[in-house]
Amino acid sequence: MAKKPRSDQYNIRVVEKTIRVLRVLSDGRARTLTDISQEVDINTSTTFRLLATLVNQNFLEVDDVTGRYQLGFACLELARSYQTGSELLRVARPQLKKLRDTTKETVHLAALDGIEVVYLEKLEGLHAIGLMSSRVGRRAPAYCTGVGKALLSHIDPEFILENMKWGNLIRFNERTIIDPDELLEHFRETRRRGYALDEGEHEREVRCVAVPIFDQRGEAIAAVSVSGPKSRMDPIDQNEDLIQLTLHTAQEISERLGYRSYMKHKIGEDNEKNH
Amino acid sequence: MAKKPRSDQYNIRVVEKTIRVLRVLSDGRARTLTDISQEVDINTSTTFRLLATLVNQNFLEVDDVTGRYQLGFACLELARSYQTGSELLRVARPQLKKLRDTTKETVHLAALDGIEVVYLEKLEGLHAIGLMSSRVGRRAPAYCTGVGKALLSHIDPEFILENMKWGNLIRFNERTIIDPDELLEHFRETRRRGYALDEGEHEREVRCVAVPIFDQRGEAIAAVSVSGPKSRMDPIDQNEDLIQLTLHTAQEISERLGYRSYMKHKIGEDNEKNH
DNA sequence: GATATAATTTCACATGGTGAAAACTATTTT
DNA sequence: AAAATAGTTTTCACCATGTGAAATTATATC
Repeated sequence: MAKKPRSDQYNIRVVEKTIRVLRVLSDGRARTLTDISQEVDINTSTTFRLLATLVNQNFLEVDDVTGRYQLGFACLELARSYQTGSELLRVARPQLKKLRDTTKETVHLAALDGIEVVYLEKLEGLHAIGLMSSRVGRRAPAYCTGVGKALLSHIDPEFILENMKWGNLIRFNERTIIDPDELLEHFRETRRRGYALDEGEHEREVRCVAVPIFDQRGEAIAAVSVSGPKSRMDPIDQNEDLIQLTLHTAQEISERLGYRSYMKHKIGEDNEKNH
Repeated sequence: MAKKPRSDQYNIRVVEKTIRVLRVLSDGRARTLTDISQEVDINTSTTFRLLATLVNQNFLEVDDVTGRYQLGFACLELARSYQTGSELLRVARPQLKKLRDTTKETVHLAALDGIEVVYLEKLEGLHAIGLMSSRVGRRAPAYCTGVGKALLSHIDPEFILENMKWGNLIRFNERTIIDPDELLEHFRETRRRGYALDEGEHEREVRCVAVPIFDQRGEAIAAVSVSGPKSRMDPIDQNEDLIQLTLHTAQEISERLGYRSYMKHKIGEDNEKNH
């Protein structure tokens, strides 16, 4: 989301390495020094020092029995700060809650990172909770999720063509679109009508309406979605009430972020690391 | 929590600086390059490079209008990973839920960092929710909170004497203990009976029972607490049911972490950075 | 107890992080 | 509109400090 206008030329390598270490440990598995050192391809003694620093700062913990490293509670502190500081979240939260309470279905807020989405907020539906696999801070593919498609529809097709690993796209079921042309056409159509639909192409039983949110520069920085079981939501493409409610929520948030509807949307080529 | 057995001698300075930057931005306020550079006392151009790296890695975002920096969504991802990876959380969560559901009151899990506590988990009480100011990832003083006192009671008094900023302890109300001798005596008593009480010494209307959790080495690594309004919980020191339930929950968690009740508790001198 | 494996620590080298200052950009003042 | 001011980005030479090889110590395995 937002722009990453900066090239990598000024990046500090140790910091990149540090983050690589944190990312490796982000799968939740605790690891030994040697394992980590190999996985991130950094010399043991350097890795040792990186780990020592992170442990001292509580970003990592050492299991005192196994000697393995895992993430530490400083991660929680950062996340909380992000959640209270982010203007997007602050503005969006009350609107999302309204949307959840009127639809009674699960509501998501997500941002795009490259060709994946990251969930920024999730409000559980009021029927039976805990059914959906999404979680705040988790990633999901963008090409087959509502929020993902809503956001990709505002990304320069060139960027998508180049960066999507077309060979590796998973066909979750017969509705999943993995063909480049078909997908790009799908994005054009999505963009034209202003909302995206997920008709079960990721999780077969789930339906979802998603709408992008624009900031004051007219850039699609996030998307809202309402998801629920097909039993309650189908046929989703004719579920006008739901579509209107979602559209309205997204517009409300966009406007509170400074977006004006007379503005043209920008096509984002962001997420691009221009070396 | 856990131990920080390592000295600072191997720390990589750039990494420390990076974390300093993240910590400064943890108050939620967005800042300009110059502000940050001054606050962390690092040269502008180095700060610039640190920020650039963090932005490229999504740990920071730049507000495109004001140009100010704030935390980015990568923080969320780390936190989620911590929450799914941590053995303590994995083991504790179902027990905490049981405790919350039987008491119907707010349940916390917290760890000690120096002389502060960090909340690792919070389950809202079932009465009216959202009353307590605590939040996962937030810090609170240890000397006047249930979880804090439960944990400090297992820390070497020497360490407490040296590291508590005695002059600056806030007296939230007339029940708050800020006298060194009195506080240390209070910890001894707390340790003896195995649970801590908060009789309103932080938030006047709140009462709380807290019990430390021990890992397989016999070290107090966290604490559980049940908190609620005095109307429902007083007189807390005679609320045997509540005390027993909390004790039992903590024991259950400790045992699942490998602690055996015949083990002696360790006195932790951890949290000490031995230069 | 011997061997193997992994975690620390040392140390010399040169990478790459650093700050001063210049160039550039945006904003405010005159 | 020009000038001044404040803030950001880029350059560049220096040498602090991050780096990897290797030695040492600790831990695990047989």
